[in-house]
Amino acid sequence: MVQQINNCRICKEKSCASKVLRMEQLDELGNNCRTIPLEKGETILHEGSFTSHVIYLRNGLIKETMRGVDKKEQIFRIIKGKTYLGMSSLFGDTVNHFSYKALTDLEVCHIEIGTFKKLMLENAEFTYKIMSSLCKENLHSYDKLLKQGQKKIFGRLADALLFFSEDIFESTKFTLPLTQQEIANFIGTSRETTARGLSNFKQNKLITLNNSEVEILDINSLKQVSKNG
Amino acid sequence: MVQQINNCRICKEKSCASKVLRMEQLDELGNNCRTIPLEKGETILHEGSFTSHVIYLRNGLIKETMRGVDKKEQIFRIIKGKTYLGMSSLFGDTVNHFSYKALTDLEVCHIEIGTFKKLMLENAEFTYKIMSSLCKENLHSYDKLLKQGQKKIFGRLADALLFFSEDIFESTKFTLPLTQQEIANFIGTSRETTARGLSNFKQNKLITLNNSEVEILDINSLKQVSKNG
DNA sequence: AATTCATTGTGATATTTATCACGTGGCATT
DNA sequence: AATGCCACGTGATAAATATCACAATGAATT
Repeated sequence: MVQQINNCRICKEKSCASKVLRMEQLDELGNNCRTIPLEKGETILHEGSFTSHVIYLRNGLIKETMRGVDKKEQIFRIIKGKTYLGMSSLFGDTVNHFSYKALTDLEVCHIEIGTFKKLMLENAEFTYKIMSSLCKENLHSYDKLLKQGQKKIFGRLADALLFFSEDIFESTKFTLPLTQQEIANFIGTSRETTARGLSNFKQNKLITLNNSEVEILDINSLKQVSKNG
Repeated sequence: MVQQINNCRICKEKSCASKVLRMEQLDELGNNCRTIPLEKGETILHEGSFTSHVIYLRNGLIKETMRGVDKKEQIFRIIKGKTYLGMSSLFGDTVNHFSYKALTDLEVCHIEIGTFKKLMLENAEFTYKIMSSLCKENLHSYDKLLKQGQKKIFGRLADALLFFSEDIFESTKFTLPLTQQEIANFIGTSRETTARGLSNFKQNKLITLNNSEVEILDINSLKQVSKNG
């Protein structure tokens, strides 16, 4: 596992918040920050561990999970690059409420928490950006809670496909980053029901699916399913 | 609707965050803040309206709601006094994502948003407390999302009763602040199923229930239902 | 007290979704 | 090529929950 001291000034993958830092603040960040490459499948943080530093996902894809009843995995979010991980646990508690696992090879930065807090105290705009992203995360959870409670399964499955297409891959063609079991854990259903849903979409020509290669053929119908299904 | 200019220095119902404000900051807050008494049933904020000021619930009880599929009401939280309302919408978007309705007579303070932001810029500890409460709210949503997805209905109903008893009323005897329809909207089920659940708990001597007067008789069994049900 | 209207309780039935069971196919390892 | 291991597909069945229907009760208003 290679480590390197960062030059955050020239980083091409700055967070929305760190873009507002001044040069000397970026240097301070860089001096208290390590970039770590990880391979697909590795765990970044374990649910239940003490919070110790801020983790920034530079690039790649991560699943945010929690264990529920009978240790059953619940996937809350699929997170792409330029995102801080586990902020709610960090500022709202002393232990991590979630685990994070790499869905692709990726790089994370570990930032010393004292440094991070110092930057927050020094730079109100930075803090404001962080707060704003926390609030967006919060709105997203509420939105998901609403959907989970009121939509039927095929609607939630359609949502997941649209989410991958529009938010993650920005294309109508993509490779599913999750197994069907994981998709089930993401939308709150069983593997079998997920498989049936995908078969159904395939039969009705809403999508094509070979192995985990998806192409969305009829996005309007898929949105219709998301709405009414 | 009576309005009064506030003296926040002597306010007995300060938020956790405003407790760290200095005297002159409290005065500034008071000069840009109006306390408004509201009656049970009144709406404080409407989903979809533009965010305009910070709202602080001094005392009383509120339901936080959103309309979902077919305008069906989803109740996300029951909120008691000393809580800021709608912060996620305020800092994460430009419109309110939720409605807030008074479940009791209560008082709210409207705080001018510029003043609030100014205090955040001036006082890092204040900002930190606000952030921390946002993070706790966030963790709470995730927790609810997990429960909603993985627990069966009677378990969620037991959770709701325990929540009222432990978090809201701090007593094993209390008056339900919601109708059965609202409890259903809170735990994500139908009115009938809620009624059946309550009957079931009554029959099994976990609770007594007359009109909306509840007494929890067997809290351990209720927690058992919460866990396994 | 009579009236009205919202709320609650409960049986019967329908629908949705989970679970069980088992077969298939791809892919890595030997 | 044989082996084992996952992930996937799908039928049959069971379980959980929603929906429909209607009676009963309670609270508010006249």
